[in-house]
Amino acid sequence: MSSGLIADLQPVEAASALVRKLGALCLMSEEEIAFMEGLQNNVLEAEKGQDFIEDGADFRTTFVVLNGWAIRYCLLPSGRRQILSYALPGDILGLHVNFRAKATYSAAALTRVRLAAVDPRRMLEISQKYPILAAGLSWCTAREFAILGDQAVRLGRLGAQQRLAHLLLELWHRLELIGKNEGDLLDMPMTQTDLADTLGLSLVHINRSLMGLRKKGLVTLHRDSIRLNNIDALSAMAEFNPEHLAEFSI
Amino acid sequence: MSSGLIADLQPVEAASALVRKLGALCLMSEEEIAFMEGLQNNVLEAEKGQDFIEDGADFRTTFVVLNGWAIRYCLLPSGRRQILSYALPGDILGLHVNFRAKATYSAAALTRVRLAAVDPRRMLEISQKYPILAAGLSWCTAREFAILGDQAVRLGRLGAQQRLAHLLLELWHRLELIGKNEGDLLDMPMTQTDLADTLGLSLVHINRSLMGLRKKGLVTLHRDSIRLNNIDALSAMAEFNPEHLAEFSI
DNA sequence: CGGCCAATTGATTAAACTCAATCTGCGTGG
DNA sequence: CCACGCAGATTGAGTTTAATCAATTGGCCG
Repeated sequence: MSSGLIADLQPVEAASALVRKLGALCLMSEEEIAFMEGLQNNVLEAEKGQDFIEDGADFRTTFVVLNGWAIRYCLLPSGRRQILSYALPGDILGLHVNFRAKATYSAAALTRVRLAAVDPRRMLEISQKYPILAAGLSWCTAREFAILGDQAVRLGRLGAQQRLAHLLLELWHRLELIGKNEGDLLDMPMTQTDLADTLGLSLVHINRSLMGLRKKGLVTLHRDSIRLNNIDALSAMAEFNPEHLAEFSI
Repeated sequence: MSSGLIADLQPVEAASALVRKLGALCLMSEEEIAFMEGLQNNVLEAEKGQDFIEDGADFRTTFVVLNGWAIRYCLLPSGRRQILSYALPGDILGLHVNFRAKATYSAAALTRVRLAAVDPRRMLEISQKYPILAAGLSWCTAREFAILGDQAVRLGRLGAQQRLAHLLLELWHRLELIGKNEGDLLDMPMTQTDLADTLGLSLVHINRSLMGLRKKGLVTLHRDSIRLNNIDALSAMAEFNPEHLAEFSI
């Protein structure tokens, strides 16, 4: 990934996940980096399980995930829940809240989460002052669409084991970009109930599908993580297309 | 919807669907309207069935649908197809193509379609020159996310008849905003195979689910259209939330 | 040591898929 | 004008996948 000489010389360990993510895409000036870091000064914390965006409620704040995981989800009148996507460090929730006064989804902390609350008008400011950053945010938007599109593909056209493998691969690739994987070991803060509500399956069936992947030797289950033993085989069986998350463009 | 006195006095029949859509959201100046109309001067036509965006291919053009319907879809290696969303007149495809050089989905004409091809740099120009329009486009983006989120809800957590009813209601509300419905009669240019690939079901099951809705008296089927006999009952049974497509904000 | 949340397992039911025909409306060529 | 062909819609029958109901187990924290 970031094996350019110059990149290796820069001290990046202090950068926020968002700046790291954008930095993987384009070369930012010191001023641009400083502006993006400055955006993330207003820090909130959400406890595990706590909602911080509510479907139908007024919604006039943009959030940047600093660390921890969150979920975007919808609750139906019947009580069923559909998780739409996972928000990982560096992800932005509510980048496009301007006119629409009401949220169209809820968001909750999956782990304890640190969030930066940003006035959406400052995001508009970016478009005017920092064209490179604006293009970077536009790329983030396109990527979110691709991720949600892949979620629809999983739900609509994959079998249970495929859905699981496909989701695991998506999360692995996304965490890889922000440097949060340890080799093929994937952090798994979500419960099997969460997986069921993500993949449109029942809890029981998720459990059996996980067992199926384990018995095939494709994954090894641990307490709060999962090892992807054969990423190529998993990608093939899940019909996973990593280009949708392409980490390099230009 | 648009029952303001001033709006009623304006001659809007010549406006493009995109301008009508944005006009339902915010009051645009003559200059802004002229700019948006000017954007759509480079017109292409796609025949029914013709692809005009291909997953994985270079993608550096933004398209505005002028009339007709298109689909966004993904093809899997197994040959299965998942339709992600329908693009109706006034919808924008590839608003966020800037950095990402490759498309993450394909798009095809569902009917004969007239498209405006726009240089994405002109979209960036909007952010700098026309803040109202920029906010309007941002709203379009948020709406696209809500539509795709609803698609995930359908696929993940609704039964077959619910999925159908939910999709019909979405399309009806979206067409209503651009003034393309005749009462409760909904245009239906897609085949049952298309519906199957949209809703993650088999062709046979789509047919039986449509029959089910018909037998309940909720819809009346015609050749190329469908009548929604009881929108309230349909909304209730499909757990449909029209607020996700909210036609008025501010 | 309980109590609780999450994971696991078994047994049965229900939803949706597949395979295989058949039917229908419509355009085309004879 | 009609037979033919084709795409799309419809129906039947049997199979598969996943849901539901119902316990049971395992770990962890107070």
